Amino acid sequence: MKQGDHLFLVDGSAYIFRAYHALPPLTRKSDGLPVGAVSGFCNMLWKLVEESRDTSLGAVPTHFAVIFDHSSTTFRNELYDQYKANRTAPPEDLVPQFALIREAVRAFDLPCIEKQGYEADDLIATYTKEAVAAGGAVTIVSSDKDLMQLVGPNVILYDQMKDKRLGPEEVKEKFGVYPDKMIDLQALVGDTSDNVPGVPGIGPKTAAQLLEDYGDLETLLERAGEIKQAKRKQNLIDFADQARLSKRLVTLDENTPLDTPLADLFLHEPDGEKLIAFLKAMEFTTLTRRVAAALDVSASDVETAAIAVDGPARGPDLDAAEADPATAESSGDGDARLTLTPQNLVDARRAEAADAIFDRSAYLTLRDAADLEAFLKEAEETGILAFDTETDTLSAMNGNLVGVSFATAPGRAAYVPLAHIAPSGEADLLSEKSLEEEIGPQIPLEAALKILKPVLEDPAILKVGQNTKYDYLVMLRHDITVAPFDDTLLISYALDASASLAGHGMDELSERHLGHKPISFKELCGSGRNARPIAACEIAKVTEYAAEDADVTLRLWRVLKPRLTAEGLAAVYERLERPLVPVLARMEHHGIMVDRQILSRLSGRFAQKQGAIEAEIADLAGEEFNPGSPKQLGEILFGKLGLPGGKKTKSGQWSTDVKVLEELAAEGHELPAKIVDWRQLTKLKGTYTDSLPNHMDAAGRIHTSYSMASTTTGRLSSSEPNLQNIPVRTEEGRAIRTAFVAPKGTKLVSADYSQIELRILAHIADIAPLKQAFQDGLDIHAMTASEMFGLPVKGMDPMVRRRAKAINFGIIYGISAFGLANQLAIPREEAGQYIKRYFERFPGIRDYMDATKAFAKEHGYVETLFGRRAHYPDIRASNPSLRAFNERAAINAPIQGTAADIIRRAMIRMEEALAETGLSAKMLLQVHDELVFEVPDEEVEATLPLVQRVMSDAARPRVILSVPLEVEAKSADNWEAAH
DNA sequence: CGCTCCTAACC
DNA sequence: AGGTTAGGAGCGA
Repeated sequence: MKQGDHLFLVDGSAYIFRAYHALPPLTRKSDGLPVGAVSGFCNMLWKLVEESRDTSLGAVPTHFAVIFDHSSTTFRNELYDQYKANRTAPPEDLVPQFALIREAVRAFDLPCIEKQGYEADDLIATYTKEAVAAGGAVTIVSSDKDLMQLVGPNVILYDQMKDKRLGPEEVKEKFGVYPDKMIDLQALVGDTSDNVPGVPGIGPKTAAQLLEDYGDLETLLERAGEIKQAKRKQNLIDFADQARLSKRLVTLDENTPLDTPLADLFLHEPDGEKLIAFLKAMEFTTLTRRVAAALDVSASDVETAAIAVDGPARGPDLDAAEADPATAESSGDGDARLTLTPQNLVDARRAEAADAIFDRSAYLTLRDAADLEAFLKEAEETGILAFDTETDTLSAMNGNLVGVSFATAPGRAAYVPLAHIAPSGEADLLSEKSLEEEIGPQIPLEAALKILKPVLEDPAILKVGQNTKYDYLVMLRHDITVAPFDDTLLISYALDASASLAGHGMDELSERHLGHKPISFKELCGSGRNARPIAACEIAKVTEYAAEDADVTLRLWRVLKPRLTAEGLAAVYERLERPLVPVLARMEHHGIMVDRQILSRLSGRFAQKQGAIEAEIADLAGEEFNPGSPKQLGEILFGKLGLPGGKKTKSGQWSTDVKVLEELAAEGHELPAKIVDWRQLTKLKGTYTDSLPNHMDAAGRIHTSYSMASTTTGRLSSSEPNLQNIPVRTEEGRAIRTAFVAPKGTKLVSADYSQIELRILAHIADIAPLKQAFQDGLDIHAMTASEMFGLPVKGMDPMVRRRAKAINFGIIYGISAFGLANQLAIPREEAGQYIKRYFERFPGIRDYMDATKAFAKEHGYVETLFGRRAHYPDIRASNPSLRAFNERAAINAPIQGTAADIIRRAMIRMEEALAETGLSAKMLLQVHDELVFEVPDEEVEATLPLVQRVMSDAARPRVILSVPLEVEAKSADNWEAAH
């Protein structure tokens, strides 16, 4: 080894586990031998060898070795008998693969290094030290943080799967310290997976900070007495020896005796025939082909190698007992024999669902046009087609169609693969032809869409989906408008929206109504690091998963749909839920334009201010700490500085929310005031100015996703990103809204209901003075104050008005003295007095509240003016605080929910009203009581009054409110100015 | 990596 | 005090 040489060290043991977990568990050779990990390992190793052969990458190895752990006990166990004591035995089907993997390394003609009593990491450390001493460079192929201590000017860590290279700067960025401090950091933090104890209460952030302040572990432990936070100080004193022990455990041994000298790791060309012989024996057809091509060896000329390892370890018998055919026969249609009342139908369908049998092996995979057409013909006869789209990401706006599944009757379901790729995920490496050889034929996407379009748009075929907005949007992007349709998610939501019942996702609904647990997406594609795109999953597996989803959807529809009529909720579903789907899909599709420059300027400005405040904070605190850690902040404020007014949160920590901080600030403490400012800036920067650009598409637009079934009350919610919580309260926050813009030649129009919930309360509770005030267009909060305190509205003290306003909101939220006191920062007794006075002045409110509670207790739900139900089963709970919470929510729901229903009606009508008037405004956003449109300049004038009218009249004719609904609408170049 | 806790943005 | 979603810290597997 000499200057300019480059040593590659592969952490083989870590590789094995990554390969094992990254691959589907049941990959077996034809004789039953489990080889999933071997396959993954070989693929990774080959990729590495191939990359190394590519001189354009710069880091061409001259030396190469794969290093393994040899045994479980090492010198560390003598230091600490608990070291790695919580490690469980490797999975049963992995054990026989260890020997095969070592065999694989030899087949690659690479040195395979291991040593009794030492971990792979120690060998890596030793080789690294020697190579660097000889003037060479080292690339350690691993992502294990235990190896970070080895990183240096000539040593990098290479995480192959994430394609990340870590040098000293990257280590510093990741852990907050340079590699030379990694050992100290690990000694403080510990490691649960290796059972290295560390010091309790110290995580990576705190450890990095401490090392920054005190230099190194020993100094820190010696000077622990100077630490300000009482608990941390005590832990560092009490656990000093434990930290020292931890340090010895995590320090790698650079002086491992080496059986294979560094010079012997010299890399030479792999022996193609030897490697191919091994790969053929393993039955890795794709990799064999790939390696043969790269090394220019004809695979068919090579004899399969004889692999000598322990006999195949067969898993449990995979053939489960088959379903009893007699039971399957009995699932005929029971409906016809009954007198068809709505309830009879519900009962019959429920019985049918209870008997449901799912046979995944009966699902079809449709791989050519004729099969697809034949299957869809069945839908023409039944008039019903459940369908589900599979896409490569979970967002309907970005995901590409990978396949579609259909069901025409319970148990009769099929999957249509459209854009699957090879399981290795490397689509481009294979020609179209070899892809087909590997995964079988697929109907070309365009041809399939041509067949699907007339069916999905056929007015005589009802399409049934679960969360149809998703599929509707995916199809909309392919110029298909799905109609007519039903949505099991929305049917379930109309029937069972509930505060305590879980959600309306398909897996939950299936378990709840069909007693069947479908294959989960995670089971199919894995999660986290092991996640694979659905397009790269085995088509047979995807067929089981996707066809089952269509099958489940169809069966859910059969159970749930009849309930709508039987329970009187058909109007809610048909008027407030289903018609909103296309409207929201188009809004999401359109998106809103955002000015990237404005956001980036704001980010810069916020960063600068943030930095300045951080310095002041450190100064005031007398030490560096992470102001973003409520834990650390609490210890500084109430521990170190001993400030008064400390409250504890549920889990016993110091509470440091704005309220607490502002009280302290009001007493003249500077630090809490700075924290409040810092938090605001951090929030605005982190949640908005920094992250919104990540959601922009190439055209500069952001497409949120609305959920129609996430709330109990009927409100929508918005996510990825949430555009319903863009700042508006503070000046700095509002600046963010200026980044939401209208393209040239258009304006943004914002229209919002004024005081809609209070108006609805006045109507529902029938409060004459409130109604009168709204009819007269008075200042409602001032009027409330005037009624309560007998003061004239003219010249009213703003403080008094503010209190009345808080009470008005409190009423909507199902007021409690505790809550009001909290809001106004007044004693609970005083708040109670206010409430009492309010009820005396407006007795109708108390009557309404009592009546609502009584109704909810009797029925278990409450209703909006439009018949939407929100269930609160826990209103009957014996736990008083749980019950009270549900009472308040039940009081709020009809008010919030009615407002939600009204704006839904406005949205559903809006597009047609605009079209009728010849206007081309596009609805972009909904923020609970506000709609935002994009309008051509010349149409603004005509659009404003139309939008106002549609919104104001939205309750009619179903509900005639006794108060007017006022709508304020404005236009401007950006959202801030239009709002 | 995934979960809980805490905090904060909106109506 | 009613209804939400998002991000960071810390912990445990």
